[in-house]
Amino acid sequence: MTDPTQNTSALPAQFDPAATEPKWATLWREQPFKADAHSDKPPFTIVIPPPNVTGNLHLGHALDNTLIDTLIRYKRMAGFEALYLPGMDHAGISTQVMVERQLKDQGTDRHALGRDKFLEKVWEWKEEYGGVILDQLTRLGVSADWSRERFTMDEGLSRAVRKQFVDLYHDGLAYRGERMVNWDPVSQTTLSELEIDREERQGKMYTLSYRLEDASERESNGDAGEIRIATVRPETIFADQAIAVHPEDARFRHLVGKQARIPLTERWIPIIADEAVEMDFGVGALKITPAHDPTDFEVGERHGLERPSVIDLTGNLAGELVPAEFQGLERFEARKSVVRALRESGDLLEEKDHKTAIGLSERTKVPVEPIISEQWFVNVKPLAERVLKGLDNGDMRLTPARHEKINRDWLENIRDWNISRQLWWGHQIPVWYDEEGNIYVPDRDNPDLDCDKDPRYAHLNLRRDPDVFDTWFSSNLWPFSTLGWPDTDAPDFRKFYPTSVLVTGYDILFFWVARMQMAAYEHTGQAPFRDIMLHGLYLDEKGQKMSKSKGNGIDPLELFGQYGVDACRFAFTFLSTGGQDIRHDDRRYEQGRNFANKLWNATRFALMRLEGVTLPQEDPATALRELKADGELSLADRWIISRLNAVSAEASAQLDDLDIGAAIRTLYAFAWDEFCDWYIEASKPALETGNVQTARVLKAVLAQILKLLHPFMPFITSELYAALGYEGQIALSEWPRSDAALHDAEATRAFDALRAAVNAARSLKNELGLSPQDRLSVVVEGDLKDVVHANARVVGQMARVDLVDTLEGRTLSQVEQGVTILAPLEGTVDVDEWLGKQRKRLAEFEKQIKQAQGKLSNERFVANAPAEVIEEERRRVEDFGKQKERLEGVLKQFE
RNA sequence: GGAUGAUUAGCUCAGCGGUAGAGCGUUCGCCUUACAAGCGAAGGGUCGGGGGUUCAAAUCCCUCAUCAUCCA
Repeated sequence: MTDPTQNTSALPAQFDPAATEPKWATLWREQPFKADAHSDKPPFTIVIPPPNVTGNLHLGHALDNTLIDTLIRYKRMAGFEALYLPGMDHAGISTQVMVERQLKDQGTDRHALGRDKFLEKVWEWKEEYGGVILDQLTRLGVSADWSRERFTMDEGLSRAVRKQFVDLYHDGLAYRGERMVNWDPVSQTTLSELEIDREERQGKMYTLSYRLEDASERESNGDAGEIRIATVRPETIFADQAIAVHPEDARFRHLVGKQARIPLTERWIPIIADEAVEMDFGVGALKITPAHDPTDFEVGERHGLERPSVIDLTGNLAGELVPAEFQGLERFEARKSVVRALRESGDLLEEKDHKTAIGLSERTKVPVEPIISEQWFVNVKPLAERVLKGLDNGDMRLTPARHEKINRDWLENIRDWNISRQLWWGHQIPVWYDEEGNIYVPDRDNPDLDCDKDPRYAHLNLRRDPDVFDTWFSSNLWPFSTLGWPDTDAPDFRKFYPTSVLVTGYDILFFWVARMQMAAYEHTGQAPFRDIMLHGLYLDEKGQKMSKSKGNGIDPLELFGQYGVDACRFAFTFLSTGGQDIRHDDRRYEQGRNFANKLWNATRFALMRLEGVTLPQEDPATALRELKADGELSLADRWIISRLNAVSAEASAQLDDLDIGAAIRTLYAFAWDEFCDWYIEASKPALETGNVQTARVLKAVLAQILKLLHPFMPFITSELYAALGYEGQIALSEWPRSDAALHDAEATRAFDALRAAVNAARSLKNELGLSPQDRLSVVVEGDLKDVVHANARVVGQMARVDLVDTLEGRTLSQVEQGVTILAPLEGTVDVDEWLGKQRKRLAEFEKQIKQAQGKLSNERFVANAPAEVIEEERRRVEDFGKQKERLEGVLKQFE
């Protein structure tokens, strides 16, 4: 491999990302940034939100990992032992579905293969196709520690999962029970919330009539002998166990305790009162079907109702309560049939359109069926409480802070977590059953010993639970299982845990972040991370979420190819502000590409001017200190050094605040507007005459700018740093720190005057219709006239003007703060138009003066406003006063 | 129904108590020997409506409207 740090050939006129990126990406993957668990530096740790092993890079990943890498690179340069830990999760259901599809193509299936053989196939699949995304992240230029890459099915992480379960079981927090779960009738497994897409669909709300036992009874405003109920699932009436009304609903209160008959059957059910009923939903009364609705299940629990089922695991109507004519019907067919029958029997009183949110299986796209099933659960309430206490204590800081409320709300209303999945790919549950159904779980202090190998149980015929854990039951351990837990003496765990920042999208605050929080407090006794930085979602150009079904996805790899990775990283960071959603906009990528090219050419310029100048091989920060201390520096040199100093302090503070967007904006503006447009231009005269001091400043400031930009745009900055002749990788160089000795307020004031003079002269030349290369003689007046004259060459070259002492005849003038430029009235100027503009300016000056004076004459302002604000207003009256006076003088000659 | 966010220049967005900003687009002028993916000049905004707090509000509070997202 060629060493990219040894690149000294001349640069072409345009930056070509394709010629630069691959060699650095390869270097960073093959010789990764290894974190040292034994170093003296303070740790800074970020674990990657593990992408699915089946996944491909999408813009959300690209954004997320860019933000992570920016923080990591910054902290590494700033002297931290920075660890960016990469890896993937095993994505139970989607991986299994993928391999099963492959088997189907080969004319077989997992049952034919058997469990062990099937798992072998999955591992083969993983080795062959899994982890494409990690190569894509390599292209993104992440500075991850690839020597620490982890996978949730690794041996160590699998032991962690097992330890977690065994502990929860012995603490009484993991239990087996009958609960309502989300069932996918096609893939035949339970699903977690995250595997379900919510979608609003047009459905119907049906009003049904249930006959009352006593024909003289009635609802307060209904017909005699009946109670009306509302439902969206009439096919489940056969499993009804009660009718529920709100306890305070006067329409029904007198009916509570009475019996009603389910239509199409001879079954009688009680009318009960429960606060969960919304009085204004439908007709106010609901049928309660505990086996087929989560809310009804809870109502049933409260009232001790039975929970017979009428829908089987394939989604068909079944069970002894189902009348023969409906037996075996598919659930949606069954709805039609039941509605038809109810219509015929006269029990269907009304049907109207109703929007319902339904859950679709993310993998199979079929509606999820809530069913009751025997599963393993975790009682997460006590775990959630510890997290809430941690939030109270300020253990974790959310950015943006508003998400803390959402975090809390979810933890406060949490339900027990179904952790078992009817899959083969995943961590098999370490539970054994004997022939009587008794449960055996490994001991707390020997969790790795299988019960069927345990001599104590040798006399029993134990059978292992075939199910596996939900993938979240392993990714919730990610911040510490990747660092060696349950071995709490592991060097990585000791050095790098708890982690520093978690960077992820706010959309998985519940699913993943909250689960990590709970697991961390439970198993490690502390918060898993100090900061939680939640960024927005990446939306398409119309502001819609990207999805496969909409087909509006944008492939980051195409963007990489089109604009270059640095340009994309620029766009990601530039667009990410305050956790706001990000709408795709090509123009931001163009801006990034143009900026990269600007940096390229600035360096190209520097290299051309540095050629033939002998400079000491020196560290840029040291060079600037020395130059400042004993150099004879030009005004521009002093100014840019002072500005660099201020900007590095500002950008560092913004990065420390996790305000990455603000940081890149600061640096972008500084590098382009101040360094390129002003400093380089102002330094050209000095560089042309071989001024060594200025050459040193140019090189050192440029190097510092490259360092400041390196976390955001690692490829081009690495390349240019090497091109400038610095040794070693910029990624391992020292972050520019602010240094009071470099501050120079006087230079800032003087250089601002210079800028005002150049601006004014350029503006006048435009007024006069002159082309840029035409020379123009101008007179400088004003308080800072001497500064401008002292830098006559700079002003002369930048604006292409000659400074003279006097001008004959009438003049056009441009009044700026501290400086007025006068130019001879000649050429094609439209005097009236110019006069119009000047009068407008005069009015503006007057307005500003009036405003400031108004404030100053307000007693309450003078009494209440801070001294510097008052001082500022006084200064404004004075400055604008002077400008106004001058402009009036200028205008006088045209009267 | 509850919660959150958004509403600022033609477009996409920063700014979030003390003189309204950026990129792109528009107009005018430039192949000025780093860069036309560039340089220079200019135009463009009663900061969604209404109330309030404050010496001072795009920025804080209330309210309405529109759009979006999440939860039930």
